[in-house]
Amino acid sequence: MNGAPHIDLVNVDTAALPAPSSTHQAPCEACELQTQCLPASLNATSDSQRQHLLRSLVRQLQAHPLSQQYLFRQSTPFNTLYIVRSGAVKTILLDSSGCEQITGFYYPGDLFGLDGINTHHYATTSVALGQASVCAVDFSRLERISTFVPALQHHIFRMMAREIERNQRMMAVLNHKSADQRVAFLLLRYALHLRRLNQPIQQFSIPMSRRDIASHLGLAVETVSRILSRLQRLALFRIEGRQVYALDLARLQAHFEAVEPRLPSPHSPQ
Amino acid sequence: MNGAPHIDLVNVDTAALPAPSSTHQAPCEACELQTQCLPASLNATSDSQRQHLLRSLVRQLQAHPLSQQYLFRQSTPFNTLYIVRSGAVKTILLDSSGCEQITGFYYPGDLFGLDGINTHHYATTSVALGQASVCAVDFSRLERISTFVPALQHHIFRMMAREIERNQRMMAVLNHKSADQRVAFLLLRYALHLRRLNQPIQQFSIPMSRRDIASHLGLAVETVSRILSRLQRLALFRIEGRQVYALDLARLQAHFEAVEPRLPSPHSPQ
DNA sequence: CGGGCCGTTGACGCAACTCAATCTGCGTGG
DNA sequence: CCACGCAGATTGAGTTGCGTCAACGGCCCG
Repeated sequence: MNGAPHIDLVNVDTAALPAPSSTHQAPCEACELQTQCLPASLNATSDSQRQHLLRSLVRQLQAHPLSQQYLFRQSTPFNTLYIVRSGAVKTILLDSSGCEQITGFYYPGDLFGLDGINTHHYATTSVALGQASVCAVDFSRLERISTFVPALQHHIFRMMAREIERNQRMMAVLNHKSADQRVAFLLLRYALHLRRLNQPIQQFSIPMSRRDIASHLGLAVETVSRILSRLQRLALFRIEGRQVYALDLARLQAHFEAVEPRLPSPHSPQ
Repeated sequence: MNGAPHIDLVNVDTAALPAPSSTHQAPCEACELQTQCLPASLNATSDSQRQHLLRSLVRQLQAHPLSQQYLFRQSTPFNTLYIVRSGAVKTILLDSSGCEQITGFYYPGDLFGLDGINTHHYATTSVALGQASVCAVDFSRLERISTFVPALQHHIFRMMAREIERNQRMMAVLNHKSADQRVAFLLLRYALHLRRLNQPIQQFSIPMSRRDIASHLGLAVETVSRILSRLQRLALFRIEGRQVYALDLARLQAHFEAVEPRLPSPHSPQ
């Protein structure tokens, strides 16, 4: 129970993906992944072959905004994986008593839909958060190709294991962290993801509503709102609606790890 | 958000594995899996080949009791997966602030260690709960073989997806269920697992301590204890230490879905 | 203008945590 | 043999974090 190096709950993915090379300019267009994630595994083959394989694998889709478009629905037949190109996507698990759990937010470069592989039916419903684009990967074709491209097969294994790790950490956060820390966690994850995409983190906007945050973190909407206000009061960032300014990564991280010594008084000292 | 059939949070695995055929007598010895799970994927090959492959893949291990033996430790190099043969195993995630989260209990037939695939280091520590035996599967060999046995590759994908589903459901339970329901959930899962192994569920003993249960469910030990007492008072089962008697599956399930109408009084009417 | 949905804030109550005491079984050593 | 310590489990009493309920403002859209 000791001796083992501890683990940073927030930084799940850093090691998992090739570092964003500076050659990728398009900030929001992190279709990088689609041109990095899978293809990186195809190094062995020739460039032309690789292009061909990619073409045969990947379709590009636009998920349109406001309409809150579904990419797939729980319990419908599974046959394709998705990679976020821009925007964000949430996946929702609806349980037998009717309440819904957001099992994950997926940002540019993230792969989702893996939960359908086991039963050949999606285990969740996925919905685009506002405007988003994804690319679709035909799974049976991917599976077939991966049998003769071991590096690709290995890559799929890794992506799946990454999802498992992510969920494990999430469980740890839900079980052992306070509401404050959970919110800090979510913001940190998003900010760090943006940074990995070489996007500005001094001013950005989060793609999900308070309700989404609440459902994902297992909190009440009001609690999320209160906490955002409080964290703002602590000057960890400024937030107006979904716009976030001047986020202090280091202090936010500290706040996530353990609530700070304690402030004189939460909100009364006037 | 609607229209999609809801999902039974408890019965994760039923569909995932071949039904326990009545030909498997050895109740506790569910090394069935090791002779079912992987091999089922090797149908295409001849029997002798299959035997050979299996031999080359699988080593059998005993994990001894009280000593609380570690099978692997977080952050140490990953190279083998494990399947529980008898007893039970827990996996623990230690986070940077030092608190530990039990990310899963694994029972006979279950595969664990998958979380190491991504980074090539185990993401968790695994510990045998009391006496247990497992078999070890060399992952790189498994990976190699699976490239020319597509059914095996597919099987691995499915096992990983199953783990993802399992964790998703766990998250849903942690987020949206009361302490009572969480405890009911854990008991249900275990009882149903036993039933799938054709083992008696009228009288059995759970392999984990109250502390373990608490850590896994995100509760305080005292809460777990109180709830077990309460559920017992509701006659959902009898429990003495780790021995469970006369468990009423149906009512427990009902209790998990939604707390019953409400009993006259929790514990006072003497 | 009215009725949504989203977000914020306050007042209040409860479920679950914390602290603490007790009881057990178990191993260890006098 | 009993005394002792220790870890697991149970139970009670007191505290609190967060959910619930309710009211309110901003915004969009019909």
